Amino acid sequence: MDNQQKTAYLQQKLRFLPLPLQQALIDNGSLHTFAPGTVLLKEGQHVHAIPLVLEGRLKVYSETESKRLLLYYIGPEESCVMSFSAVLEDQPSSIVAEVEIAATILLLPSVQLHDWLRQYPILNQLFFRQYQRRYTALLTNIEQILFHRLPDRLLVYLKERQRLTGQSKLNITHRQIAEDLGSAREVITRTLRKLESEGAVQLQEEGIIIL
Amino acid sequence: MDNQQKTAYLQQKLRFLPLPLQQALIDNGSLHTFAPGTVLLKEGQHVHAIPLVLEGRLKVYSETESKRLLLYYIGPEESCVMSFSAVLEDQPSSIVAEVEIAATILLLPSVQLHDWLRQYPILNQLFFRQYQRRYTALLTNIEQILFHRLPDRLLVYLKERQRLTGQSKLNITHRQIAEDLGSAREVITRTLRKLESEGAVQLQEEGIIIL
DNA sequence: AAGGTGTGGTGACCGTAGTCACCAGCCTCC
DNA sequence: GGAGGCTGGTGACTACGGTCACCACACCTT
Repeated sequence: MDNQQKTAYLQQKLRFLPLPLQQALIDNGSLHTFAPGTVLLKEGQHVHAIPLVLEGRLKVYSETESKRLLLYYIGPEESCVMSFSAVLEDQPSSIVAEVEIAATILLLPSVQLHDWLRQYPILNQLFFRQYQRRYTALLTNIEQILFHRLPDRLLVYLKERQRLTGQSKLNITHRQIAEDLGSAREVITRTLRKLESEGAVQLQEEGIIIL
Repeated sequence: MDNQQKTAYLQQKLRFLPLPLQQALIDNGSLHTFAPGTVLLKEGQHVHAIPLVLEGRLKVYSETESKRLLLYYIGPEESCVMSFSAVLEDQPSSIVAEVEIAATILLLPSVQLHDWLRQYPILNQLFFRQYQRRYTALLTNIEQILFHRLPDRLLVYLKERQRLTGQSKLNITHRQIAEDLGSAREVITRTLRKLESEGAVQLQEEGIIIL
C-alpha cells in the first residue's frame, strides 16, 4: 500500500471523526496489520502508543500464573483503554491483548495525545465512551463470575461468541472455551454435555448449536 | 451554614482546581451532607447529577438478589464514574453507592457538565483519572475473586480496611466482612480462625489485629 | 504401518466454600 | 428478670468444579 492508498484508506476508516482530527491522525499515526495470535500488550509492559482498531478483533485477558480470564473484546473503531491509561499515568498494565482476527491498527503516538485531547473535545468523548464500555464489561463479567455458576457463564459465553462470529454452528474447541472462562477442559466438556441433556445446546461434530 | 461560609468552605475544598472552574462549581453545584447508611445510587436508577465527594467515604457495591460484592471506595476529591457515565450515555447503573462515613458531597448538575468538560481540560483529566482508578480497582478485584482463595482475599480486605480506617485493631463484624466479600458469616468466622492458627492475624474481643 | 499430536469423553477423587442447625454470650428494652 | 436482638463459634452435610488418569478417535508425518 503506497502513501496515497494509505491516506485514502484511513480517510474512509476515520470518517466518524471530524476532518481536522482525521488529518492529524493520518499525519501522525502509523498503520500496522497483525496476524491472529500476536500479543500486542503484555503484562507489566509500558506503552508509548494508543492502538485504534480499524479492522479485525482483539481479545483482552487478565493473566496470572498460567490461568487466564477473558475480559472483553476490542473491535473496529474501538481502542484499548488500558494502554490509554498506561500512557496518561505511566502505569504498567496487568493484562494481555491478543489478536483474534487479523487486525489493522492505527498506532497513535502518546506524545501528541494530550494536545489532541485538548484540541478536539470529541476525542475526549470517544475515550470516555471506551472507558465506559470496558468498565461495564468488567462489571458484568465480575457479576457473572461471582453470582453465576459455570453452566450459566458458559451459555452467556457461547451466545456472545455466536453474536461476534455470526456462526450458527460455533466451531471452537473445548480447550479454548476453558481458557477463556478460566476453567478446565474436562469441566467444559462435562458442562456442555449437561447443557445438551437439558436441551440448551446441541453438540455436533461440526460445532455447537445454541437452542 | 450561610452562603458566605459555604463559599469559603468550597473554596478551601476545591483548591486543587483552577480558579474559574472552582467558581463555576461553587455557583452551580449544590452542597449536601449524608449520614452513614444512606444509599445514594440504586440499581437501575437514572442520575442527573455527578457527585463530587469532599469529605467522608462511600462504598460501592454490585448487588444481585441479596448477594453483594464490594467493588471499591470513593473518598475525598473523588467522584463516582458510574453516575458520570450514566449522565453521558444515559444508561441505568447496576451498582449501589452507600455512605460509609458521613459524607459531604457537591452535586454537579449534569446539564452543565458537557460545557465544563469542553472549557476546562483539567476536568477531563480528573474524570479520566477517576475512570482509570475504578477500572484498575475492578481489575484487581476480578483477579482476586478468580485466582485467589478466600483466606487470601480476606487478608487483602483486612489490610485495605486497616489502611482506610487507620485502626490497628479492626473493629468490624464478621457479617459485615462476609457481605463485602460476597461470602457467608460462618465462612468468615472459620477462615479468620484458620488465619489466626497460621499466625496471620490475632482475634481479640475488641477487634482484629493483622500480624 | 508406526508413531506423534490434537481433539473429545468419562470415571474417580477431593478441596473449597456455601448452607443448615444449633448453642452461647452479651446487649437493650419493656 | 425474661424476651428478643445482636454477636461469634462449631459440627455436619453438600455441591460445584478442579485435578488426575486414562481411553478413543481423527489426522498428520515419515
